[in-house]
Amino acid sequence: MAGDSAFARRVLLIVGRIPTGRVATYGDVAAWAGRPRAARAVGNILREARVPGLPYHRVIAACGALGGYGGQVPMKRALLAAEGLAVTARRVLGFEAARWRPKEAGTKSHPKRAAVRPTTELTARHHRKS
DNA sequence: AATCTGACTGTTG
DNA sequence: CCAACAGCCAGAT
Repeated sequence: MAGDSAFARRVLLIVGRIPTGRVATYGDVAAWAGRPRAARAVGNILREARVPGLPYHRVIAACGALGGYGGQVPMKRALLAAEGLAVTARRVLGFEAARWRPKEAGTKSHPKRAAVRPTTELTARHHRKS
């Protein structure tokens, strides 16, 4: 299963470091894990991963698109909105401002937060079987 | 070792 | 903005 390779472990480690209210794209995670073009592989790893507590919902697709969430995208959207992010049906608005970079984790960079207002208060309470 | 799959992405139309 | 395509990658068969 996924999660055994060094790459997969690095991916999960990085995901776990994404702060609340911040997001990262699959491509970002792939790059930080050492494989800039492995965004797709990252998606596969997150889908297979079964680590309680890991903020998988903070990993979105490029351009702020929501990406997937094991068939439970509505929940992913709700979780992000709950963290103060403005989210539409398919994307995170102003995600660039909420985009997290590991560089600021090592340094004491400014704690800037998303310059967006959580005007959305979707209802998102359904699901689907997997 | 070969082939298929998909929580991706950038380019085209 | 959306759909179709074509690269790209690690995992599973």
